[in-house]
Amino acid sequence: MNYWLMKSEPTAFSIDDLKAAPDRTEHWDGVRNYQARNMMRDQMKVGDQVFFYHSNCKVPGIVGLMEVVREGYPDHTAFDPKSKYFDEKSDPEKPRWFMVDIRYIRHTKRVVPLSELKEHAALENMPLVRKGNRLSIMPVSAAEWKYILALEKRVSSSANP
DNA sequence: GCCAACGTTGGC
DNA sequence: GCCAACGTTGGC
Repeated sequence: MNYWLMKSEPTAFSIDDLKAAPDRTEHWDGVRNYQARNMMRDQMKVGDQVFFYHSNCKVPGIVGLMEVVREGYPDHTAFDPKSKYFDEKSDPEKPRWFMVDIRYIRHTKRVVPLSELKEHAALENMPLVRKGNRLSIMPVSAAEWKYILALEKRVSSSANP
């Protein structure tokens, strides 16, 4: 099983939106980045565990856990001229963009902020904490996954470094 | 709102 | 194939 982290701006799509969706499941559409596309198309498997990350908001950080319930398939929003994710270069016969389906598991016990993740040497290789990183989907190692799940249980890592 | 960092585009 | 210009991401 593999682990991942997926970013979303909560004003566009939040973990509460995912929880409220039918069957707590939603397709992760709108990704228009080739690296992220390749991961969804080729690598993410049913059962893989995923951190939900809120970006571009007051406290950016990890807010929940979810799992892959459907593997990569064409992102139909690219075919819809009315969608803001429309891409005229994506042809249904030869789709350019892909998505996966994701199901809500739970919120983390607290938001684990980016500022805190940056304080831990064990996480320093995560693309997330590297300056200027813009990947919206990234792999998480098993060690990083475990580490963050332990962090989540702490009241505050700066009080208990 | 600012701006650094990055990815994409397109002229050559 | 290079690279400048441009648009976007996303933390702060």
